[in-house]
Amino acid sequence: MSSTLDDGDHDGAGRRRTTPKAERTRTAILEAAEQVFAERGFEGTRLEDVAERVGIRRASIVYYFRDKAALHDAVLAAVLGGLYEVIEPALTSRAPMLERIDLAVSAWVDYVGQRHTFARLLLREIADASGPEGSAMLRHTGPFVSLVRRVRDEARGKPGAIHGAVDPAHLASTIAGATVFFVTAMPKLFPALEFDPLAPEQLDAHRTEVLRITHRLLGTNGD
Amino acid sequence: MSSTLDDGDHDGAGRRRTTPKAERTRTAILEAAEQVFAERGFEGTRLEDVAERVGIRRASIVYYFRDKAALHDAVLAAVLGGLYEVIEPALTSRAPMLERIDLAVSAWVDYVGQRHTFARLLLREIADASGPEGSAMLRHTGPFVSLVRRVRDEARGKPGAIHGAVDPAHLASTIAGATVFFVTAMPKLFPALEFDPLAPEQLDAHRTEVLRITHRLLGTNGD
DNA sequence: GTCTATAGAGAGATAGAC
DNA sequence: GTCTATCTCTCTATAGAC
Repeated sequence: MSSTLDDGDHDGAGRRRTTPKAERTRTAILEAAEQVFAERGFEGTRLEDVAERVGIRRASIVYYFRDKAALHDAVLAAVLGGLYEVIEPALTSRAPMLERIDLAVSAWVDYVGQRHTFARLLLREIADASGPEGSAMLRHTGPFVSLVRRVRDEARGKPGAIHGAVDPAHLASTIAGATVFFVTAMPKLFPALEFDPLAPEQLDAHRTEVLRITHRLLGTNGD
Repeated sequence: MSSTLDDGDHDGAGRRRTTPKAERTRTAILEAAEQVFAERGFEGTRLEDVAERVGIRRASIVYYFRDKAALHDAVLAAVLGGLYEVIEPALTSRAPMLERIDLAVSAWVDYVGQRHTFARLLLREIADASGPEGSAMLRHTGPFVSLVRRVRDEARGKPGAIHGAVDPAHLASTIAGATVFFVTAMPKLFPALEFDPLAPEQLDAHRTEVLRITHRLLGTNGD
């Protein structure tokens, strides 16, 4: 989950980190940037807006993050790192494989429900990913890919726990797409419904549906 | 599906349209813009790039489209209009309701598979839609909303064809998210797989899965 | 660490020739 | 219809004071 870009701490190598105040400022910048990048996207974001939310001047951001790209990269690292931290324990627990997958799916839905910026950041990154210069996000997906690979290989060793033989990537993209669209698209495409997907009961209902879909795709009968 | 922005044809009211050549240029601009907006997003798109693909100069674009926003709006109108044209006949055919839904879902998958720009344009619009100034796309979703409402009301009259009582909007967003992510995210998140979701057999498999999910959400038993 | 001031690039829009 | 030339604005990044 580490960045390939210098994401701040410009004072050279392993010196004593920074003052608590600086650390707070840095965190505040990251949180503000997370909001703005989610709302406007990378190109649409002005560092001015980020600075304004923090209550500092634009130039001060550069003290912590080399440039706009480094700031963006740090935001993605934080957001995807947070996801990894809830997915990894679910998938590597010592429960039966199907149960682990349920745990991971449930953790996924919770994460999207809690970190409100995540869904939109993800939408934007996926859209950008096919561009000529790829996407910044791809620098942070490595851990997920190897995690999935590791778990899949382990599952192969054991006798037929999963007989649907669905590509894990296919499963993941379907679940991801369904949840992300549920959270972002619903309230906007049908504003008249005044539907709030982030309300606990809606999120619970969605989790249940997504688990059903998961079992379906895995070839598990019934729900 | 008409635009609220002036989308070209600046020569006043109902005069004789334009020369065939002008019409070709206009179409070429529209197609090039569709590509670039999909790749880079609205903010990231430079009219220079669009002009270059068409083989004209940037200023010439303005002859057909008042400004960048009008061009973007015209692209969305074309793309969403194309979708409406395949969804509408499916949903309003005289077949049983469940069959109509299957037809619509199938048409949806085909459309996403054929119009390669669509998935990414949609991702970007959904992401923008929650932003402060909303999304340009929302100006073009009216017909879909009223179509769905009309069909739903008709279904209510008839005796229990659908007993799952799933919110059509929820169903739509789940299907949409699953397909769009399948097409866009898979090849990028797992580039090592060299997976091509647009290959006919992959698309067929996806259609089948999506139909299963649809029946699941509608409360139809089995597949 | 945070600021002011400014340099410099980029891109959209406009005017007007052909 | 399409072009060249230019205007103007916005935003990033830098320099340097405090």
